[in-house]
Amino acid sequence: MDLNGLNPAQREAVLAVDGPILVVAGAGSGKTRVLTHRIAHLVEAHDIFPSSIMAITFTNKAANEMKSRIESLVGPVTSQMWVGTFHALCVRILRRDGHHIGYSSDFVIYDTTDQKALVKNCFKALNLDDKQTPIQSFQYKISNCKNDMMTPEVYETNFMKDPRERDFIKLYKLYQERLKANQAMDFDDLLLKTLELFDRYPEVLEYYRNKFKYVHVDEYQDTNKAQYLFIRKITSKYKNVFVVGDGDQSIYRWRGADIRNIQDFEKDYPGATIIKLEQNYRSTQNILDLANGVIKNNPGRRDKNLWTEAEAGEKIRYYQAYDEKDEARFIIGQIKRLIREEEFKPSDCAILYRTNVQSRALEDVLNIEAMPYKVVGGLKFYERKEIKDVLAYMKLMVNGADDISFLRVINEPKRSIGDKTIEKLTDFARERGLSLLEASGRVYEIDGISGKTAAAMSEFHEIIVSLRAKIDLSFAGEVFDELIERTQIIASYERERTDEADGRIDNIYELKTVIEEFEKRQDQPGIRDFLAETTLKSDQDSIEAVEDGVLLMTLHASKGLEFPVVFLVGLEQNLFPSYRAQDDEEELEEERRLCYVGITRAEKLLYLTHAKNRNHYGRFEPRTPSRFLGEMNQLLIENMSERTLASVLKESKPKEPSFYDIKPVKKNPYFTPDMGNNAKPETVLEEGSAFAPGDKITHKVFGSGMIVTVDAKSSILTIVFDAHGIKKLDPAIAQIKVIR
DNA sequence: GATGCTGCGCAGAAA
DNA sequence: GCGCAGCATC
Repeated sequence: MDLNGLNPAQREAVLAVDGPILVVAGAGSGKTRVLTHRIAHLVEAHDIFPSSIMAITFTNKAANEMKSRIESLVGPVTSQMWVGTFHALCVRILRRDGHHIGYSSDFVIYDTTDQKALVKNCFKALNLDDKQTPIQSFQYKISNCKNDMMTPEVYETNFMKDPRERDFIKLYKLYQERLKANQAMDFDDLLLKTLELFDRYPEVLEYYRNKFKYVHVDEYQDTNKAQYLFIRKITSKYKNVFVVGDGDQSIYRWRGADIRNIQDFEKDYPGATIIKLEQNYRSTQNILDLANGVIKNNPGRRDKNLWTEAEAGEKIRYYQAYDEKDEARFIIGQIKRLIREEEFKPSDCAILYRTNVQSRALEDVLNIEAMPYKVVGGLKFYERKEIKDVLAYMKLMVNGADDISFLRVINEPKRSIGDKTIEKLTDFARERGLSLLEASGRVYEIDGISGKTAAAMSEFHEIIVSLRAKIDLSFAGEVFDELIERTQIIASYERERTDEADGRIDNIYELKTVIEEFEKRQDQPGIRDFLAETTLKSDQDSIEAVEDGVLLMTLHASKGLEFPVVFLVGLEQNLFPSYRAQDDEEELEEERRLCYVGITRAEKLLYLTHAKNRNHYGRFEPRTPSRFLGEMNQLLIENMSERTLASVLKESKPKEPSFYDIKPVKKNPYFTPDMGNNAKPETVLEEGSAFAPGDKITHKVFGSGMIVTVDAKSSILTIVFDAHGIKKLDPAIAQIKVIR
């Protein structure tokens, strides 16, 4: 294989074969190149079986790209490698071995909507008040728990003494029971159940850790505790684990990513080789200097400085807008100018924002100017109601135990089956331990359901059961046609005769095309694999490069991508950085990394904009410029608005946050993620430390409370005050007395 | 049981 | 300024 195209650091990484290896890969330093060449090198130079190679990514898009790049190096043997996302690889393992822990290979995956429906379902069953506790908060809490390996049992052991946690414990338990009963897993379960399988059936783990002699992980800084453990276990035999990542691009703390996984790699894998890739092949020096200047403000990071052989390039362009409309007009005006006067296409330009709502003003102007564009994310095809309905029908066909899908479609299209009927059906099913689908087949035994309603339900049952029998015998397209025909889904939309309904019909036909294409592409096509694939699709996966249009997306969605021209917009306090970072240093650091990610997406031109005023909840509010603008090297910046950044910043110096401004931290105070059985310690108490979690204390202003956590490094205390909620306080400053 | 209207709460990023 | 949930009405 030709290694001449690689720089020395890249070559070193490619040639390192055995043992744990961490490649610290700065933005644009060619990490995918290193990963693919390394894998090809294993096969070609070391005769490693392709089937003993695993490569894990975070998006399907990244996985597909990696697969095709490896394939161009080593050919069709690539198909024997396991290349995919954590979720997809876990599905593969669970389909094969999930039966050990009570899951049929036909289990379905619940997306966030299904998950919400199930949580709601459990709320009802437990008679919980959804006005007091929003359903969504429990949904998030379950996911957070799972990300940190906190099962209902572990959670209960830790928090059963706290009366405020009782409802949640009950709900979490029931939720887990029902998932199992429905033969369903949520996103997080895919990992947790795989780990449970490995724990309870060592022979299963033995099989996989023998099989995968070389394991690769992309974007290692984004791994959460469960993913970390998955990697540890599967590499525990050969310890040939090759991870690539960049702590400065860790932006998924909110979904459980733990930056310590990459920071502590050497500790976790003694004798690890560390290789740094610092040469950047993407951006101009000015762009890199700006990015380096911002990220330097984060303490405690691995030192790393991106450099390039490219020229300094254009200066960074700055514009202060009057409001979000003015901001949008400026941006689209610039794009038009770039297309007219320079050699750029609309698709060379990306507009990156912090929150999805910011796309609206931009879209308005893009529409007015008739500029083609594409919003990444937003309302996705698979989130549309009609698509979800059809998919729910298919899930139910595959897995009759799936009560959530049953409830979704039993009255869709309308069959005159309402709440009362559902209640009777549910009671009947529960008494006899049946699934709702099974119960619907015995509808004539149920008291109180008769006539038209009973007939409709019986027919529904018959449709599902007869289609299920055909799944393995017919082409998916045929089954699909029959499903549409017999359920009258399209027919009922046709009767509506509205543009909206016509759109839905088009979408359903589009779904049929997608299924047929899937069927052609697979060796052993199956509806259940199609369902898994669609559920696990990400926003990034849907980005198509074919169309020529301006791309609009959140900063999060932009990670891993690059564009000749980048507009980084809405650089305002409490928007970017988010208001949630106001009094939370760690959050702020994450926002700063996000800023770093945004800047380093740009190849040639970078624009920074913010508005003096912005509509928020329909109210016109004055805004102050982002502190990140203040952290940038002004010498790199060129002014395009009335006033220079320097003069704007001088005027709006952010005031020092006062001690009493500290807001309650939103996180669950009782939530100490390190209490899971396999966890690494997060808060190590120093010897003789005056404070420990659980201590009762008093504070001059906030009164009495209890210490929840003690940060090992900063010794900052998280305290729940009886009357003031949760605060983070530094005992070196605040006067805190322990009551013993 | 279906449909249409009102008002509340909201919008942080997602596989 | 919008979407969804809940309620009133047919």
